[in-house]
Amino acid sequence: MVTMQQVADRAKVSISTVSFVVNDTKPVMAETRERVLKAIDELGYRRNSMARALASRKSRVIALIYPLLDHRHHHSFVDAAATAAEERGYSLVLWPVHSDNVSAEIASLIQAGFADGVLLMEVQLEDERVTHLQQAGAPFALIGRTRELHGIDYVDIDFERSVEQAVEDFAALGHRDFSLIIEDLSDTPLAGYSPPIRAEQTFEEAVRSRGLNGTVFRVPHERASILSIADEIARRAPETTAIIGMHDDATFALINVLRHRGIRVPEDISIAGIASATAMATLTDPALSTYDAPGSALGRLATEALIDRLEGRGGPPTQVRIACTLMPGASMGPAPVDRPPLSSEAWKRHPSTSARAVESAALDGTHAI
Amino acid sequence: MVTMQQVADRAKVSISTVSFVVNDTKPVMAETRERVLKAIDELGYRRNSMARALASRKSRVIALIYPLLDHRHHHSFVDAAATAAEERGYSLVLWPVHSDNVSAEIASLIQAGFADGVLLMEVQLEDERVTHLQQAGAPFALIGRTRELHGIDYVDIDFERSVEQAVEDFAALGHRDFSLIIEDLSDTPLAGYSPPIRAEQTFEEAVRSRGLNGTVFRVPHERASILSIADEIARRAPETTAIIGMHDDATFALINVLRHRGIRVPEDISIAGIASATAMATLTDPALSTYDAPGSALGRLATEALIDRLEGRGGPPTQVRIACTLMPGASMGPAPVDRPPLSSEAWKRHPSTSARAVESAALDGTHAI
DNA sequence: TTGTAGGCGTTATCAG
DNA sequence: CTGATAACGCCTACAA
Repeated sequence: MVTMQQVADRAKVSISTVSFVVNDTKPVMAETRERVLKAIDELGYRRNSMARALASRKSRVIALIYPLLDHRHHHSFVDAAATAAEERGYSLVLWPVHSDNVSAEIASLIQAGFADGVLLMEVQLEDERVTHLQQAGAPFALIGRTRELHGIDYVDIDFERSVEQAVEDFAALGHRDFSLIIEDLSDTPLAGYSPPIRAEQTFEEAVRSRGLNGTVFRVPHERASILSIADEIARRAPETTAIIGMHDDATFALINVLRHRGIRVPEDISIAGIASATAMATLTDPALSTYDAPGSALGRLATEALIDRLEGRGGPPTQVRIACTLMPGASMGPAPVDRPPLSSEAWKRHPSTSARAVESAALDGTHAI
Repeated sequence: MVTMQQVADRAKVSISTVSFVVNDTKPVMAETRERVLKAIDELGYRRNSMARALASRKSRVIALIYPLLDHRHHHSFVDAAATAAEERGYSLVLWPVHSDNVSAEIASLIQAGFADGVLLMEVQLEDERVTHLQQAGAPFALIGRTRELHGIDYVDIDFERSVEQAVEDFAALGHRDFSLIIEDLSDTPLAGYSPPIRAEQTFEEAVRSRGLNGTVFRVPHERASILSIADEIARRAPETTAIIGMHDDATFALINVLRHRGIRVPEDISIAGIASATAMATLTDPALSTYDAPGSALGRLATEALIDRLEGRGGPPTQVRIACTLMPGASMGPAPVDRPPLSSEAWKRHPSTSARAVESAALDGTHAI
């Protein structure tokens, strides 16, 4: 390994001078700098990050508390965060959380000098990790938000504005009967995860203030219940003509299931995904209209806010909320006129293929894998 | 920040003794150890990772060259790798790659002492990154494989066995006309990414050796073409009764599109996903049968192989291939008898809703978003 | 079993 | 502008 001293020797300068040119921390005569640069190049010198970290008391590492949920837009968060960090000379470390003593562990990451700051995802409204981080004086930024936000750097999806917008857009198309699909995270470690909660509140307020009807469906986290959501809607909100799905998988499944039953999208019912990952849209037929989550923008913003803070750029905290943007597909249409309720026998004329499959399998003894 | 020296003072021992108990590197009398532990506890001491790294010349950091593709099973790789690393006292750093000078950058990660080893994903058959890593003498492990594997630690999906198995399973159900769907990565930086290549070769060999018919479909990476894959199959392989989809999104879209056309799954045609992410299966109706990628097993194995190597546990390289495991759904059935070709007019009796939607929109002036 | 002391490669403070 | 030199906090022979 080539050290600064070796570079210094070869360039016939002192080790400090090498440091000055490498870090651009003090003015150095053009000619001297050239000599140093040349030596660096010839020797293939790279400054040792650990020595640097030790001497400067800065590891230039950011720890990302790793997300539990396998949401597709999390991928873009992480991706953007890693890239933004790298651009500013930092590294992003993935920190898997263990449900117990999370907070203590996070704080000790900093105390051990391993990371300079922490990025937190999947923030809950009351999040003890945030409290601990504050007490420990550890720099951090949130992707998401807590209830109390005073002085906290955070970036978040503006669910309120997004849901409001979706309701508005549907209302403009003449819809009056709405359903909202969210994830049911109660009984999971993420029970206090705010997006579904905030979406639900906003939704109810949005429909109420417009004199519309709205029903909320909470889909349990296990996959099995995803497909039955159509039945659920037919049962509890048969008049629904507009569905807002904040659960990509369920929305995705739903658009197909409806169609298999002969319920046309968007003629009989309209659907839009909200806080969706972009990639989902083109996989359905008709193409799903989505209000896309600004994943990579948020990942980048959060990282930069944190680094700014780490580097002492003071000032007021970064507090940004970005609404989802509508990516038009073909699943939102004008409200149907006099459509029979979803519970009606009228829809039964198109039995689902899978029902037939089960039937025939039972009859002739063959079975599908 | 509490230092070892402070702990030593309080415990009335020397700094080295503290080091010995902290790292369990030399025997220490039970009583002394207790004193030290007590002092550590009282002071809230945490050993400084940077100082440790510098002195021991080991950063205990593993760099993961960050994947480009947004495959859902990559999430489980990364997740498992981070967890496995953490369990052994290492940290996983995400290293975003820039298409240019990748190799040089990777090697310098190591030279700068930032990472002890590298984990490479999305390995290409001829991968210059691997060559550079070898030349630089940098420890690494692959998730995936190159053509030349001598002395290399790697773990990979056994695509050969998986595809073979899928063909075998379908053949046992009486199928004779196969289609394989893979991603077309040519014209992308991942042109030499081996999974599609190997799957294609194995597939062709597998059908040929059994005297079956097989057609390969390469779906371009942009989303737009995903939906048209059904037409493509009808045109180029109208007799197909068994589809193996190594492209979750396309497979997913396909099962729905087929159904919308009145082509029943699995009565008229069978479909299975291969190297899929588990989550996909239950989102379709009928449930997609998948050969699941062993994502987390591979992430963990690769990480452990690398750490073993870093810690000098010599011996032969870890070279593991794990086949995908069949997760039965309801999309694979017995081959149909005398089914009309997919190109036949017979299927036209169920026009797709979206075709109608476009029509009616054009007629009455309304339009779907 | 415990202590002493010399690095590890940089940064940073102070002189010159 | 450039050069000494003392940290930075820990590891590890080597001694005792």
